[in-house]
Formats: sequence, structure tokens, C-alpha cells
Amino acid sequence: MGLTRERIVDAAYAVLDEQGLSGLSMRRVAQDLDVRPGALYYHVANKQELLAEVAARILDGMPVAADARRGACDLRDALRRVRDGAEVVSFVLAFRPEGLAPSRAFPGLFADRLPAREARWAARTLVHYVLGAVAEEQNRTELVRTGIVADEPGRADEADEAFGFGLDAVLHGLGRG
Amino acid sequence: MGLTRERIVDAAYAVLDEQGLSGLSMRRVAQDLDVRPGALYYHVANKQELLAEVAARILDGMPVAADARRGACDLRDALRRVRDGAEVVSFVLAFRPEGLAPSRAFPGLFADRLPAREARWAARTLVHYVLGAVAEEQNRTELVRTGIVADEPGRADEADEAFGFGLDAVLHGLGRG
DNA sequence: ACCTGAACACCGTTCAAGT
DNA sequence: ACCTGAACACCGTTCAAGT
Repeated sequence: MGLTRERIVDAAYAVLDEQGLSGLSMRRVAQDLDVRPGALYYHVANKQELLAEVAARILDGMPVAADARRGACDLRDALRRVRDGAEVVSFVLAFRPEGLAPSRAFPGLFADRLPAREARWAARTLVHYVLGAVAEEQNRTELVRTGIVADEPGRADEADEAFGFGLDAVLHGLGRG
Repeated sequence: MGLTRERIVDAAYAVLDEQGLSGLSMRRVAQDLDVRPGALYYHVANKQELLAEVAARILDGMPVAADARRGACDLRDALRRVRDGAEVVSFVLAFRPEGLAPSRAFPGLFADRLPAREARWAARTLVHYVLGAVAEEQNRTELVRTGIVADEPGRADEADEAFGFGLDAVLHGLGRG
């Protein structure tokens, strides 16, 4: 069965969901595809490029939001769908600014009342907030999973409430409250 | 010369500032201290613990802020003082929540007008914003340094302006604008 | 064109043995 | 108590050689 870029991204995504970002190695992906590590490099330049592809897939199903609040909630949902989703997207955003869906779509959600560069800043503020909040949530989940920290009852509910609180504040401050 | 936990943290901090987070390995720290890697583990449990110590040092000089705006600006200054400072602190915040200075001090800056748990959420919102903004800034610097992306004139000024814009929004939304 | 085999230059961590 | 020597189980990446 021929190796393709797409099959590699599929396998990487599966490893991410099962093992988390720390378990996502090129060697592990290769092993799952019954192939030697070197073979991957015929289809993908390096691990960064593969991670960028995985990040794009995480954000792929995001609907086109009608307003900033929906956009933020859709982003949160997309990130939460896979283990360590926020961490992966943050990492890719670091070396591929403007490469991912929200960086392109979110400024438009502020363009009606803000000049272009301020709309970009507003979009970044919102994205930073969502990524930070979801990353904290998922890292907590990771710590619970490893047993380093005990699970608390109502943790998920509090996370939702806390996210809502911060989102309301950020949106209000950006003129959408 | 006897190895101590403090000398190890010093060396790690120096490596971070010179090589960035990606260059900060236990082996590199050991080499700079003229010692075998295994020796470090007599004074430090593992790399995570060492990174936590480095993060604490990054935030060490932070003054006690009178209000949320000053706190945010002080945090930004502290993070910017060392290469990849935001990334290190974010990483440590992930597995040591409540372990670092801002997590302990910032809620108090909102406690006068918000109930305790909302004050905590407000503090987290603010910290997420600052960490995200500075991380983006520093990653950009890193990309420029590597030559992957060209430096633009006025980049630093725009970063300051963008930070101010987002900070104003977040603070206003949190009732401090 | 596509993949293997094998290597290179690294990692974090452990642990018997030395002093 | 503190450090070395040496190993274990990994990494990402490259590249001649095979098909």
C-alpha cells in the first residue's frame, strides 16, 4: 500500500489522539504505518511540517462563524476534539503565523467596527485567550490522566464557566459584549 | 567546586538566554558545569523540576503591582528579559498551576470588586493574554534570528502597540478600563 | 519514484561503582 | 554525600543502496 502525505497525517493525528503530543514521534508514526522512519521524509519535509498539517486538520471542520463569540466557541470546540489540540495549534501558530484558519478568518469578524490593523490585533487577542484557556484545561486533563493530580468533581463545569467568564470579558473589551 | 541546585539553575538560565529553549538540554547544562549529566540528578529530580526553577527565576524580580495593568506590564517585562521566557513560563504553568508568582498574586488585584472565584478567572484571563502575546512576539524574534522570516522596520513598536491594544480591551472587559 | 538499512548526532534518565 | 562511567531506551534526520 503506497505511502502518501495524507496517510501520514492520518497516522500522526491518530497517534496524537492516543498518546498525546509527547508521544507523537516520527518513529512512532512510521511504526504504525509499517514503514522505516526515513520513508516519511520522502513525503514530508520534517516534523514541523507534519505538525502544521495536523494543526490544519484539527481546525479543518470549523464552520464559518457569523460573529466573534461563535468563532471563539467554534475554535474551542475544534481544539477540544483531540488530545493536546491547543498545544499543537499554539506550537504551529508560533512558526506559521497567518498560516492557520483562525488567523485568516477572525480579523474579518471585527472589521465592521475597527480599522484593519486593530481588527488584526483584536483577532489575535481573542485567539490568545482561547488557546490559553483550552491549553490550561487540556493540560489539567493530562495531569489527571497521569495521576499526578486528583480529579475534582465538577471540574468540567467549572472549566466551561471559567471560559465563559473570560470570553465575555474579552469580547466586551473588544466592543462585542 | 561543589555542584549545587543553585549553580545548576544559574547554568540552565544562562543556556536558555544564549541558546533558547530548544538548546536547553540537561547534557548541555552539565557540560557547561564541567560535570557528567548524571551528576545533575543528585540535586534536581528531573528536567521538569529544573524548568520550574528557571521559570521561578524569570518571574523573581517582579515587583508587587498596585493594580492589574501594572501587574500585566511587569509580567510582560519579566518574560521579555530572557529568550523564550514566555514559552518556559507557559510550559511550567501547564504542570505547576498555582505554583508561579502571577497565579498567586494576580487574583488579589481583582478581589476588591469580584468574588474570589471570579477574581481567579479574571487573573487567569489576564495571564493567558500576556503569555500568548509575549510568546507570539518572542517566537517572531526567534524566526527573525534564524533567518526564516525577514525583519520588518518598526516591528518592535507595533508589538508594543498591539500589546497595549489587547491589554486595554482585556482590562476594560474585566472592569479595569 | 519510492522505500530500506544503517548510520549520525543527539536526547532524558538510571545506577553500580568509585571517592 | 557526591560524582563518574557506562549504559538504556529513545529522538529527528540523512543518504547510499536497492527495487
